Amino acid sequence: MSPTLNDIARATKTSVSTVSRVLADGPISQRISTQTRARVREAARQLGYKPNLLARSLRTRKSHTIALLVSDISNPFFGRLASLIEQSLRGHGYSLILCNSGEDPELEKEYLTLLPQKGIDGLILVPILRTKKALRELVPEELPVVIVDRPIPGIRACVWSDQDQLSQLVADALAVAGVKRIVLVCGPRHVVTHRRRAEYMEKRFEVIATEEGPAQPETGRLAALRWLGENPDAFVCTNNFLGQGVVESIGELPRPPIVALVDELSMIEGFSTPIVTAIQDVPMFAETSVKLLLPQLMPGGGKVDEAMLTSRLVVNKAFQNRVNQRQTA
Amino acid sequence: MSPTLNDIARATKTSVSTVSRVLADGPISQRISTQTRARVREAARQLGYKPNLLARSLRTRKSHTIALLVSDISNPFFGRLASLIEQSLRGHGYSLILCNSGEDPELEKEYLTLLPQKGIDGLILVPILRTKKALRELVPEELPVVIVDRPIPGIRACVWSDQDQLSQLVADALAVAGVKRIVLVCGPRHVVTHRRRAEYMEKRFEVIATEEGPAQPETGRLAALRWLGENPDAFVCTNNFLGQGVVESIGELPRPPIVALVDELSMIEGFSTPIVTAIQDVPMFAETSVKLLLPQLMPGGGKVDEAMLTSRLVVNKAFQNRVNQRQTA
DNA sequence: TTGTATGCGTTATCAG
DNA sequence: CTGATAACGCATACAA
Repeated sequence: MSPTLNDIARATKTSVSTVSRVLADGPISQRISTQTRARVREAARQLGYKPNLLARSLRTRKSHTIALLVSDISNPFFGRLASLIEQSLRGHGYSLILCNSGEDPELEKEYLTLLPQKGIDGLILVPILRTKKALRELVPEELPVVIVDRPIPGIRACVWSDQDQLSQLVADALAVAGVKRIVLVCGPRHVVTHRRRAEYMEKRFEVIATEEGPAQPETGRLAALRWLGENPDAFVCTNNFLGQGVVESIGELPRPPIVALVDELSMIEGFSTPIVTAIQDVPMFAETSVKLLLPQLMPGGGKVDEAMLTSRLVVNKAFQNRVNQRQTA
Repeated sequence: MSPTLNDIARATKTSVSTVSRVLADGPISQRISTQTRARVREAARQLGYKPNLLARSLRTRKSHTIALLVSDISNPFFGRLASLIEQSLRGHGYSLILCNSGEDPELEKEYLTLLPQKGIDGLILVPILRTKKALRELVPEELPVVIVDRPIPGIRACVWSDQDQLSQLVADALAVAGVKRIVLVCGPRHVVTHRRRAEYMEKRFEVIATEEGPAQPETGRLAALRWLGENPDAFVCTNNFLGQGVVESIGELPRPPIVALVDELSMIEGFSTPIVTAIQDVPMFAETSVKLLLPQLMPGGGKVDEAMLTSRLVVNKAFQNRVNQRQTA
């Protein structure tokens, strides 16, 4: 078994409190005689003492641990986000535990009740549930929470992208390319980001078909397979995975439709399929969510405010060519 | 504050022990009178009781929590792995906490000491360190551990891919395509997988240049930029991110070199660049690592054995064409 | 400067 | 069938 404060106390003929104070290493430890301090330190080193963080957290009601619950860790978007959030938190003395709801409401519910019981200090959440009430039923009122990517009405501590700005970026580019008739490839409508993006596109273009399903490549593949024959000007996808599926399924074609999507997709440059993407600012997502969380962890609590980020447009050469062709014609 | 056993005891005029027994919900709770059982249950529900898992773990020395420490969560390979491992563990009553060392030895060391202190029951590790000794210096001897992807001499509980089988798959395909002179794009050599793959390729082909760096797209981009002028027959990359970088950097070319890599890359089908990949069996990775961990969690401990998985080859149409051209010529 | 005693919320032992 | 009581490892108010 791992040695405890008691073991060290016995070994150095002192008491647990003395040992605790020494190892606390704060101003309190200064008030211990230099000699016993050295003795205790040495014994701790020798025995290979490691504090039991469970016990410490139980006592102090602080775990210095933040939970990040994402909706789909297999999506590189959230992988990058997680990686960056962890880095940032670590710089502030917190460690991160990362959980994955996999877009499953039941699993989310499970984690949302489990995590607070494990004594986390705060929660960063990419939610599936959609109301403050549903959230607060599972999570204690006093737990600091930051919502990411999918705003929930009534929760101020939230960081997300301006969905209209992002959609407009894409739609304008498509308009310039002469797009009129589109196939809409959409993630679950009950997710606000997918819904908002879809609604925007429906206002701007003639939607000749809609494919709605899990925000995974498979849904995109299906959509392309099913609707390619209708010769749409573009497939417009509400996230990266959907776009990936569409692109994969289209393959090589003499005059492929444009594929539009949101979030980063790797290697778009080498493609003969014209691609236009709205890139959300992942580093800013990470930085901002931490910035919204930290003040809430302080004793005073903290007034935090919603943050809305802007996205940028990235297109590949094939898309550029398509636009040029049209303008010379 | 969240209600405790004590609160329920007071509310129902019983004692903590009774309440604990009732809520344990095992055979022990059967031995409590039906009436008080009902009373206690009702009170618990009313008060919204949630057990304090810190306290429970402190007492029972069991957390029903497994830690997965991966080397780069931003790589979709590990994202998928994490997602699958979590699913599997959940089915066995364990929850997962996922951490990311980001290929940073210092950070790995930090987590390796931190996690056991948080009272995990087991650890699944994609290691950066390379010896059993280094690992056991940080992690208690008695903690069940499974190593994934990068074997460590002397640790039996390990699941990884047969690196020679995998490399041969790729090399044979390249040979058929007539590849002789290659540029080797390699992750850090101190990582066994990168090293093994690189060494294999060096035996089979004439390496006209080697680019070694972090296993990230950027390294691949650099390599392509720097060595494309040498007209190699192929760029051979030791993982997916490196391959992605190379492909991105090559872009569209009249007669591009072949790009070979390991692990899944999305959308290779639509590319004019010939691509050949060895796909590791991620679901089997996940399933096997859990299978190696679970017996170690049982009281008896468990004899577990190394598992070596086989990979499969996937090529895109551009590669197929290249091969066909050559055979008709 | 240091030691004693108490409690964090649970589970487990031991009486009754 | 149930209620005290101890213990898990640590931090801290209170004594000395």
